[in-house]
Amino acid sequence: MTSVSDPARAADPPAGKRSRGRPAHTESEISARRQQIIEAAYEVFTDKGYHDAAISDIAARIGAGHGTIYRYFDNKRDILDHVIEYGVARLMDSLSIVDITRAESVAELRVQLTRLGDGLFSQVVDNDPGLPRLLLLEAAAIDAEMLHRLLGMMETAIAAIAVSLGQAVDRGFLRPGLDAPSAARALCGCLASAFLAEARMPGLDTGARRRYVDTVVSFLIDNVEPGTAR
Amino acid sequence: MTSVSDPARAADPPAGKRSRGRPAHTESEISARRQQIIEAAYEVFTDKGYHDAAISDIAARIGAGHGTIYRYFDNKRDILDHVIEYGVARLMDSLSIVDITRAESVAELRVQLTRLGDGLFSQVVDNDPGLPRLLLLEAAAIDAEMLHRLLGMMETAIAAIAVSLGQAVDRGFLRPGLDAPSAARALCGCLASAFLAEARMPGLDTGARRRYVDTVVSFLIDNVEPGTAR
Amino acid sequence: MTSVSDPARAADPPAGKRSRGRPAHTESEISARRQQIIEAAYEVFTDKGYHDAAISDIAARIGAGHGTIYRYFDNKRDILDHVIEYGVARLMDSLSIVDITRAESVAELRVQLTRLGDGLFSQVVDNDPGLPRLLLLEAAAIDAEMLHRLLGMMETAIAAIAVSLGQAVDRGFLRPGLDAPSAARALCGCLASAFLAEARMPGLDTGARRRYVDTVVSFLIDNVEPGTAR
Amino acid sequence: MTSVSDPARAADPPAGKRSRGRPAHTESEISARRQQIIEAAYEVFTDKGYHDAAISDIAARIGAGHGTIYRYFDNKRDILDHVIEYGVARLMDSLSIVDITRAESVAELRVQLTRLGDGLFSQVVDNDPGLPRLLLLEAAAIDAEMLHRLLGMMETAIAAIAVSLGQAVDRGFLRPGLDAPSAARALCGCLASAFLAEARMPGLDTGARRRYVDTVVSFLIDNVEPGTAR
DNA sequence: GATGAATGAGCATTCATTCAT
DNA sequence: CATGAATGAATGCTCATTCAT
Repeated sequence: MTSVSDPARAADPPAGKRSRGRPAHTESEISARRQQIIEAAYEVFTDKGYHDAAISDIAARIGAGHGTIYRYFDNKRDILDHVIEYGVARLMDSLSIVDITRAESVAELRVQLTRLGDGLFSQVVDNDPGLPRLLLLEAAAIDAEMLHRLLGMMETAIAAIAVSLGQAVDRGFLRPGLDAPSAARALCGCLASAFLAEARMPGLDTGARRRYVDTVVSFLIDNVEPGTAR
Repeated sequence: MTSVSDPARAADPPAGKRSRGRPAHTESEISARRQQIIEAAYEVFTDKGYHDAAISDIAARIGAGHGTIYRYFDNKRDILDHVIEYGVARLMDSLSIVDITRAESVAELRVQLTRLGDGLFSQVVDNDPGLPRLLLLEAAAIDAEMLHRLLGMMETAIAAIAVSLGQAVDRGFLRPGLDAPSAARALCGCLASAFLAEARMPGLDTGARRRYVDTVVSFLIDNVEPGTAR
Repeated sequence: MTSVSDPARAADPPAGKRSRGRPAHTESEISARRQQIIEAAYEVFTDKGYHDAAISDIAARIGAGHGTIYRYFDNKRDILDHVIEYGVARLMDSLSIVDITRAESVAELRVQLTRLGDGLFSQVVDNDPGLPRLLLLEAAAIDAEMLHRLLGMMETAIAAIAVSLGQAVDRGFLRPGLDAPSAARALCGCLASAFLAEARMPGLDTGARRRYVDTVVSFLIDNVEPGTAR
Repeated sequence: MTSVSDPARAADPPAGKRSRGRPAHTESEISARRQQIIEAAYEVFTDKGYHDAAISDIAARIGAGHGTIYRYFDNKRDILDHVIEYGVARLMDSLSIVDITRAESVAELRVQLTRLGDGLFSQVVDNDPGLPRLLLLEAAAIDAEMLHRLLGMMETAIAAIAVSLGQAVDRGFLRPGLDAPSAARALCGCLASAFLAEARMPGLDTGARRRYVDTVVSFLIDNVEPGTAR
């Protein structure tokens, strides 16, 4: 599963912001400051929402004057761009524990997919509950450009998953004729749906989670040729 | 599938706004004006997003002064409430073409679910593309109360679907042991996922839609006892 | 004590408002409606203050549409003018129970002044507590024109009182050399001061009122040639 | 006569507004700005009245943007609070020239009271004509809370004066049996009455002022046991 | 005459952004 | 570089006033 973040948007100051002449602070110090701001903004945006968050909230969180923020970012929207990127990277980290492509049997695939689902609940929903809310709810509503970017990343992710699923079909782990792109999209939808449910009712009982992951994994793996079941 | 909209929030003027004695305009005329504002707001919110939409934008769209809006609604947030309600009602209308509970065989269930999926694409995505964006993306980001309300409606819908799916299990149309609540939630996630995809790339080719609906329906119907496939 | 209200501002509609041709309502009916509005406005202004009172509050109080108000008065300020006039008339009524000029001895004068003071407390402060607040506090702050008008009325009243006091001096009921205009002005100030105190602490104990009235009356009557006391 | 202003409401920025860390501007500079705004608002409120004064009027008077005002005060009402406090402080300054409690004889008391009256005319009415109008007329009409606060300060002042007058009675400078609280209240009313007269007819002739002060002072000092005069 | 729907002037307030220090 | 004082565009909302019915 490859990164879906835009590598051009790394946490470096834009060229126009780089110090000319001998810098009083090293590049890495600047990067550290930028990262600090991004993480503060991540928390503020997650906490209050983008629109209700003030630049001064972010500045206060790192103990800096709010004018300082503008030395590292062009404007509020620019910060959001980097916060989203940071959030996506965190999400990717949480998902990286599993690589579906390594399954050597149907049973192994089921285990890995189940582990992926469980991991999302434990890593993301429990440890970082603001993350799905930020990515799924908050950011998409900012403006058309951001929506497009997020959906683009989702399409990239779906495409990557589709590749993995296609391989699983080829290896006979999933039924012949399964449309891998559709299955990948459906899988992503199931994940998002679970995130949203948790956003409203944090701490669904363990049994419900267990059944949900099993059901979704079963949809994928225990899917037979239409008309042949029952 | 029962309505998940709040019947108490009908498009009538609040009690305090109702004319005493002989009204210069009938109740229905007032309702018509309110409805006109709601629809204008629906378009403006869909177009620019709630935060970027100004009251005067809505007023301008119906060729009225912005003060007029406040004769029919308490404040901007109040308008949103009714716009959401209106959007949900539109969605319900689009979904009402199918009643899963009436299926008398697996084949019929497949036909009905497929028709539901196709209907969502044609009725909602094609005819009313702003609707999913409003309900799924825009509104949820307004504030915690609105998010809670929307997720609550979604849970209600999931619960209703779960009932229908449970009946299908009982009748043997779906595999024994299928967890109906999980399946219902997954189904909703798949729908939402498709909406989002369409929001970015309007007019996915017909084949992709066909395959997606078939794949999701197959997930549900052609799901066999874990371990028994292949 | 003559009226200090402006006789030109009677409760008749301005010429421009009078119906031409055969009136659907008689002049007296119109006058009655105007008076009804004035009294409603008196209550509303007294209750909420001029700025916080809405035309619709007044209309609602007489069960009429707020557009109706404008058939009888030019604008909100115009209503205030008449409300003030009405309030002054009420005040005059309350004061009319005593006529200082009729005193035939110092003792009688003392009785009459005391009765005047007691009457102000019982008639105005107790029965009509909004009146002093309206005239002393609310109205004077509206605009320069209203302030000027109110102060003008007060000067007229002071002048009238000064005449009475002058006669009392001439008759030997008050000390020779007493400056009647100054005494009249001081007397009015003492009254106003008491009104304000009551506005804050409604229901001062009876003893305090008794002592206050006696003290003020004594200031006037038991005032001797400077340097001769003690 | 002790101060009746609320010492807690000093002209310092609210705690939440104080700069953390090294301030770009010193506390005194911030105080200076606040004071500048208060004085500008004092003039604007005095000139146009609270309701007709716009924040931008105040800002314009100090040549600042209107947003600047909100860096120093929470809202318009907050400004008023400080303007009133400032006005009261000015009034107290004007009155502080005399201390009645130091009189050692009736003659001295008469001199001091006369000086107090003359001082009020010259210090307040002539030098600061807007002050009595602001405190007596404008502010009291803003809302119930402000009215209560002003009347409370007046009661405090009356109580303080009553103490002084009580001492004068004890020393035999005023007649035995004089009710000091009532006399104090009457005295304040006489002062207010004079202020109002001046508000309408600025520059009463010197003789009238002379006679008024003498008359009021005489009321107090040349007051004998009821029934003993003439 | 009576009504109340419609209107928009007017204003308090917020906050992203700039820039002098 | 860091700061925060200053700014004003932008907007939600109120309500006196008008006028078509």
